[in-house]
This record gives sequence, structure tokens and C-alpha cells, in this order.
Amino acid sequence: MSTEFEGRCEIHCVHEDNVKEVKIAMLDQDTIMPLAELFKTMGDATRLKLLFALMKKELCVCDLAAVIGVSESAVSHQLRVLRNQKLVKFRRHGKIMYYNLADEHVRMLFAQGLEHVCE
Amino acid sequence: MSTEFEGRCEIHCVHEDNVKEVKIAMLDQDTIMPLAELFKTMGDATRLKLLFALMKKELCVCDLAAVIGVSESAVSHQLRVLRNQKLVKFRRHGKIMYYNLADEHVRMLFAQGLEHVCE
DNA sequence: TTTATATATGATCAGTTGTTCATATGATTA
DNA sequence: TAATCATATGAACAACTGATCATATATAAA
Repeated sequence: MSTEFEGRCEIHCVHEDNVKEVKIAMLDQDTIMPLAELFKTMGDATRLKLLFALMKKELCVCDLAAVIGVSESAVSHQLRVLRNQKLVKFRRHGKIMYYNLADEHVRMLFAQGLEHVCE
Repeated sequence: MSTEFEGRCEIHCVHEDNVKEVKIAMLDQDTIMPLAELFKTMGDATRLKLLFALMKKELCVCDLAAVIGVSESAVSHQLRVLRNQKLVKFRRHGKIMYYNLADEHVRMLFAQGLEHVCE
């Protein structure tokens, strides 16, 4: 019924009522974890560049490799990460895989992130 | 004048004009890097919980430790990361450091992120 | 069917990350 | 001043990440 730290904190912490209130409001692990995964996925320069490129145009793997200047293998590996997070979708046309943004959330996250960074 | 991959791609890649166009639009490293750092910072469950807690209330270090159930040392280390990214600010009152969200961008990022995750 | 092309995947490994433990700092109290 | 409390910091280490290289798959062309 109590976590490892509660006992210690009942002696120790400063605002017990605030702690309780915020603890109740706290998002559960099943929400926090996927959210952390999403941000972690966007927390890499290569993947951000891939997403930004796909914000501009539908592109295939070797186009993407050329745009951001890394190997096609590296691009393919990172596209899989983006796919797992449902940040990109793709369609096959013959041998070529065309990648697209999965939805508009990425644009919003990009915009908000840039706003924070550019201050 | 040309990157290591350009030569190879002029033979290889599928849509040279698209590549050029997107390459020109591509954000430069000085923008991408801090943006990646921002998302990377939010890409950790502990730090997300800290931010979420601070979205609800101003809290001190030991309160935060109690809320999310980790050691105060771990909290302090992660708060430094959040401070470096200007995601939180703080004020001292005697021995106690009170932490707050630095601005409203975090709320927007949280909201957008949750929207993506909860689909 | 053989060959070539576009992409995906597995193994490897150096570099990074997050926690823990021990110690240090800075402010209050005795 | 010494002792105590709240927080910060440094070192260390296991766990994770991302690029590379080699290899595999899938489609198309010969």
C-alpha cells in the first residue's frame, strides 16, 4: 500500500498535502512510458532530419539518405524506429518504398519545440 | 563542395530534384541539435514525471522525490538536465529549492504528445 | 532463372545515459 | 562555532543507443 519512499518522506518531505495531490494526478506508467518513447524517438538529430524532410515531401529511402547525408542502412534502421512510433507511414511502388508523415502531430510537436528552442 | 554521399546518389537516388529541394529547406545543424536535445530531455520517464508534477504545482526536491518515488539524488540530477534545457526554473527559500515550469511550451508539447500516443 | 536494384535486418561495438553511493555545498539552528 | 537539513555534485558502472558492415529479402528486368 505504500511505496518504498513514502515512509521516509512522511518524516522528510516538506509539503505532504501537495505531494498527495500531485501523486493522485500523476499519469500512470502506461501513459508515461509511450509518451517518453515518443519524445525519445524525436530526440535524435538523424530522426528529426528524416521527419523534417518528410514534412516537405514524400521521399524514398535513398532520397532520404541523400538529403541528410547518411548511409541508406542507417536511414532504414531509423525509419523502422519512426514506423514503430507510428510517426511515418509508407507505400511500396515496385522496388521503391515511399515514406510519408503518419499524421499532423509531428508538425505541431516540431513547431512547439522550435518555439521553445528559439527563445 | 559536395558531401561524401552526393556523388554516389547522383547515380543512385530516385528523385534528384526532390532531394535538392528538400535539402535546401533542411534545418541547419544549429537548429536541429538543440531541438533534438529538447526532445531527448523529454524522452525519459523520470523527467516526464517531474515535468508533469510541476505542471500541477510548485514543488521542492524532496516533494518531487516523494511524488515520483525515486531518490532525491536522482531527482536533483534530472532537475539539472531540465534546468539546462530551460524547462524548469527555481527559487530558493532558505534551505529549500522550489521548482516550477519555465514556460508554457512544456504543456503544449505534453498535450500534443499525448494526443499522438492516445490514438 | 539469373542478375540487379531498393530496402531491411542482424551482429558488433564505441559512445552515451541514468541510477547509486559517497561527498560537498549552502543555509539554518543550537 | 558546530551540528543539521535540503540540495547538489562527482565517480562509477550497468544498460541502452546509433552507426557500420555484412547479409538477407523482395521486386523487377534480362
